[in-house]
Order: sequence, then C-alpha cells, then structure tokens
Amino acid sequence: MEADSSLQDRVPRKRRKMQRVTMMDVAKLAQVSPSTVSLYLRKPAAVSPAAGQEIARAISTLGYVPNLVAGGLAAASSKVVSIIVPSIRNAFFAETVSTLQAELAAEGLQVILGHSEYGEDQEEALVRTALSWAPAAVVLTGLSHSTGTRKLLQASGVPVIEMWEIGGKPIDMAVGFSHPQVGASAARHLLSKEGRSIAFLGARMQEDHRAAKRASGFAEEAKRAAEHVTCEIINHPGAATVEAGSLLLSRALQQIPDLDGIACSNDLIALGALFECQRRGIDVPDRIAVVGFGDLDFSASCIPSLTTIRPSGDLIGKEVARLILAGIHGEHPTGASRIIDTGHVLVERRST
Amino acid sequence: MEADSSLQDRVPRKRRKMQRVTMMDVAKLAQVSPSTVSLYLRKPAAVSPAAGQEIARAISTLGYVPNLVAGGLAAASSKVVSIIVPSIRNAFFAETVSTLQAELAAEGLQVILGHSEYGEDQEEALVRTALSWAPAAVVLTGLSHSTGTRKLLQASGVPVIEMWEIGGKPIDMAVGFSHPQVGASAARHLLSKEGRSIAFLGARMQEDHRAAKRASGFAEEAKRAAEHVTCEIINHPGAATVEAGSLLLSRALQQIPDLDGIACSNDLIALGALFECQRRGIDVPDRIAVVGFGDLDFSASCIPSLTTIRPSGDLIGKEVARLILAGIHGEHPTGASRIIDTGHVLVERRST
DNA sequence: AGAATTTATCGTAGCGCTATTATGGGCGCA
DNA sequence: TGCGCCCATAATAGCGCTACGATAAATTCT
Repeated sequence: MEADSSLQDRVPRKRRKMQRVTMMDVAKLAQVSPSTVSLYLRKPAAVSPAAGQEIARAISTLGYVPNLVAGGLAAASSKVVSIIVPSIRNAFFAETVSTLQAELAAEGLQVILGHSEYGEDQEEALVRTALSWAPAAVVLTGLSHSTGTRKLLQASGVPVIEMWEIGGKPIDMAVGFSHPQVGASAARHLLSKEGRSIAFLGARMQEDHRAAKRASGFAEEAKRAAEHVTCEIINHPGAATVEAGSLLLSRALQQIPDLDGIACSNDLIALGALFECQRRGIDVPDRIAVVGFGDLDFSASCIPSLTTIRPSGDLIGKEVARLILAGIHGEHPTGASRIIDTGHVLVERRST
Repeated sequence: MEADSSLQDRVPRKRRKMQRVTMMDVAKLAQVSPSTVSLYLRKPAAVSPAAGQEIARAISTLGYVPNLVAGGLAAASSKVVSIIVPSIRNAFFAETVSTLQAELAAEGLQVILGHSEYGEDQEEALVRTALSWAPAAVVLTGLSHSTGTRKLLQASGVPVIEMWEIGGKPIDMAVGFSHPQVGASAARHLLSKEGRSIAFLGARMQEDHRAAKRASGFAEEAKRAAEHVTCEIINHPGAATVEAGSLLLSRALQQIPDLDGIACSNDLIALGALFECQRRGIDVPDRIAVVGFGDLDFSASCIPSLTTIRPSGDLIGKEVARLILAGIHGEHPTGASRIIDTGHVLVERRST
C-alpha cells in the first residue's frame, strides 16, 4: 500500500507512479503486445477476434481505464472539443451546448467549456488555454472576435467553428443564422399587424453584438417599409432578464406614448414586458403586440402565449457536431458548405 | 533507393511534427534550459528576474502556447476538473456550472462537462471517460450513483465532490443542502398560511431523486403538523417545464377540489401553475398559495411574484471551487469539513 | 513449388513537458 | 583566505500512449 520513503536509493530515479493499470498491464495479461491493445482500442476490427476477446477480458479484469492524456500527447491531438460561449446561464447557449455535448459524447469526444461573458479579451484568454489542449476543434460564439483570437486560431491549424451567427467572414466554418434578418422578420410581422409605432427592446447591446444586429435589422426594415412608421431601439445595459423587460417596456411607453408593437431581443425580456402590460392593464395584443426571440420554455404557455422567433439552438448544436465529426473523419468541407444557415422561424401565437 | 534498412537503423523514424513552438524553442531563444522555462511557467518567483524577463520576451516573441496535454502527462494529473450534471438546460445547474467554471478558470483549471440526463449508467460512462483525463477533481450531482461509479471513483484516488445534495454518505466530499428539509420548509410555510389541503407538484420524480426527496420531506412535514391536513404528491413523468406546471395544477384541482396550497419542485412548474390559475380565474394567493423552488430569473417579476425557496446554486459553485482549490494546494479537508451545508432560504413574496 | 501479396502482430522512438537530482558560483562567517 | 551552504540553473529520465515501420504468418497468384 504505502512506500516507505526513507531507505530507498536503489533505483537511479524514483518517479511518482500513480496510474494503477496501464495498457502494458493489459497487454501482458492478454499475452499480446501493447501496440495490439492500442490498435484494438482504436480499431477493434483490425485485430483478430480471438485476440480481441482476450484483450477485452483483460481490460475488464483489470478495470483498465485508458489514459487519454497520454493518448492525446502521442497522437498530437486530443479527443477534446473546446466550446466558448458568452454564458451558459443563457438558455440559448445552454441548449446548444447540451445538444453538442450529447452528439460529441456519442463519438467519444469530450467538451471543454469556457465563458467569455461577452468580453473579447476574456475570450482570447480562453482560446489560448483551449489551444493548450490541442483540441480536435474549437467552437466559438458569433463572428466578432479580437484580432489576437483570430491570429491564434489561424496559426494553430485547429478546425474552428463559429456558431449562432452568419453573415460575415468566418475564421474557418460557421453555423447559425442572420441576426439582421431576424430583426427584419420581427418588424415585418409587427407591421403586418398594423403596427405603426414600434420599438425594439434589447439588453446589453453594447456587448452583445448579435442582439445589436437584430435591433438594426429591425430598424432598417421598419424604415424601408413605410415612412409613416416610427421606430425606436431601446437598450438596457444590464443582462437580459424578465425584470429588464418590465423596465424596458416602461421606458418605451414613456418615449412612445402611442406604442403599438414591440420586438424583444429575448423571450425573457418579452415576458417581462408582458407582465408589465398586465400590471398596467394594457391589453396584449390589442393595444400592444409583442414579438419575442428564442422560443424559450415558457413562451408557448404564458398569457397571452408569446409570438416569437425560434432560432433552433439544438439544430445549431447538431450541425456544429456534424462539421466537427466530418473533420475528424477526414472530410473537410469546402466552399459554401463551410457556412451553414440554420435559419429562423417565426412562431405566431396570441401576443400579436 | 533508400529502402535498404535491414542492418542500419541510422535514420530516425519520421514522426508527424505538429506543434509549432515548444518549450525547447523558447529555451533556446531565451538562452536558458527548458527546465528553467518550465520552472518559470510554474513558479515565476523561483527564477531570477533577469532570466524571467528573457523567458517572458521569448514566449511573446514566439507566441508560445504551452501544451497542457504534455504537462498533464508528465505531472500525472491534468489541470482539468470534470463536472457531471443531469442537464445544463436546467437553470439550477447552469448557474452552478457557470460560477464554478469562472472560479476555476481564474486558477488555470479547465472544466470538462458531461450530462447524465438523470441516468446512472450514463453517469458511469461519463465518469469513466472523465477519469481518462486524470482530472484534478470530479464533480458529480447528487448522492445517488451506481455502485460501479462509486468503485471507479474510489479506486482512482481523484478528489470527488458531490454537489446539490447532502444528507447521505458522500464518496468523498459533498456540498449542498438537504432536500427533505426544503420540502419541509415549503410545507410549514403553506401550513402557516392556513393551508389545509396542500399538494406537492413535481416532475420526473422517478429519476430526479432530489425532487422526490423534496416531495417526501413535504409530505412528512404535512403529516407531522396536523392530522386534519390533506396532502398529495403529484408527479409529471416528463421534464419540469412551464407547461408541465399547468398540467399538474389541473390534475391537482381534479384530485383535490378544495386545494388551497401547492409547493412546486421547480419555479418553472410554479410559473405554469400560476398561469393556469390565471386562466381559470383562481386567485393566488387568496384561494391557492403557491411556493416554488429555485428562485429563477422570473420569480421576483411574475404576477403575483413568486414565493420560492432559494437553493443558492452559485454559492454551491463557489464552495465546490473552494474545496477543489484547497485540494490542489495540498490542504485536504477532513472530517465534518468535507460536508458543506449551503442551506436554503425561503423568499416570501406575493404568491403566498 | 516459389514468388508476390496480404494480414495480423510486434518493436520502438518519440509526443512536450515536469520532477528530481546534480552542479556550479556567490555569499556569509570565522 | 577557506569552508560550507544556499540559490539559480541545468541535465536527465521518464509520464502512458500512438504512429510508423518492420516482421512473421497466412494467403493467393504464376
């Protein structure tokens, strides 16, 4: 059990031996060479059934757990995918990460998670550590990154996937949808419901570039549609929460007394706006129509049920996984297939 | 040509060289030995300021990114913490993971994420892969695990922290709170509001043991309090969503016509119940009082604002991080300090 | 049958880094 | 002036595994 550390000068150098069972042990027990064990673990079909069985038995007898760290070093690429999102607390990204993790786990890939908190410098630091793991791929959120981040990634040669946004030039590959188009869809929908004084309620738009793009897409569509339409963009500097939604609606009503339609950059904000309307006795959708974004858990069930734009976070996760796995299997997508548009869907419910 | 290699093994084997800049390159440029670079990276104070500066310059000139895989192999323990939660989509765990990730990142530790989806076998598989990374610690959710999982972890010698639950015998360390006590608190609160026909609305309780424990704590407290109190536990087999909350409330009213108080195993369920009451014109809290669990984003802002029990997921994250970091710094907590009770707080609002 | 393949298995050199011991030069103290 | 001691730095031996070629054995082709 324990080694006395006092009277041992036998061997030239004592090195901490921690790993209990190594591939070598398995090989000995199975009476094959370590290479064969390694081969069996990676491509079971390449070894004879007899040897395979013997190895499998040895593995289970010894309770062998492969050391992926050593494997990653030897193979010069570890079975890890690094994912960097602004915040996992955000239900959008939670969904994507969850799907992605599940898809990758099925192929034996691990997910390493990082939160940039919408900070480019923080993101760069995360990318740096991510690359320290020689990951099979790096997944980032959005297309806006510091030049340092881009350089690091380009120099590394690791496949990079930017998700949740398309419409710019990706570092390598991109999976997502156009945020200006989402804003435009929301505007068109409100205008189709006779909206004439409309507003976009967003949060943290100074940092959340994607929300800002939805807002500008919204404003542009409103401007394009008709000149007798007034349109405002209202930002809450803090996080996108239900409470922020209530505050934003109050501010919107103050600025635009005849407000008749709002689009929110997040369903949580929309829910807060809905609550605020309820408090003030404002009828939704008769007096004010509300469009959200995200189609979160509660959006179909709230009162009134929320018209919202569904970005399909799980589809993004699936597509990202597909690209990563294709890359691992040697198929490197080229040209237009390096950018995947997952689109968006406007789900019409009672709030408009 | 060059195929003649029978009796001369002069030419060393060609190995794919992928890493662009290694520690060796840095050492050369800085005119010190690789050991010194390594030492500088790990304990900057141990090298002379002159050498340190030289090394720092070399690192930035070359754009050196340390290879943590190699480091992990040499050090026999990687700078990785593996976290396994049922689902990151659940706002509770998202909060904890987010906090934990931030705290650990500050100390240079990476988070590897896995989702068990409330399955013990799936959890065991995740633990197995987790251990392949020789992680600095493994974090699990709850105290219920397969015997295989327990064995694997015990045999590995890796620090293990079980979070979000205490009250049983942890594998190694635990940070969380007592779920039966949460249920009891909810029951006491409802009873203090003159509740006489109360119910616990839960989801997925066949798999979510912690929710089940809250339910049984609730029922026991109700039974203990008075015999003229009727108490039911109602389960929805699917996920804990707002919609499930509406369904559960409907079922509760069917089973208990004079229902006057409910506790929900999750604020989403509570919100659904609130919506259903609104739809049916049932006054909350006058006719039915509602207690939630989680104190989610919307709980303070909904109508009526939700009385709920706050489990402080971020505090759990912080404490878990503290234990892990203590372990890394060599301080191994012993005895009672291996179990940390983060408690719970009942936040009284308008719904009761 | 002998040559030319194919197939299954083995031997071994690192992957890039850290831990440990070894070394040498500067310093205090007598 | 000399002795030991400490501190900064260097040398060295792996960590456990995979890739790459080599080798032996089995198979097919002339």
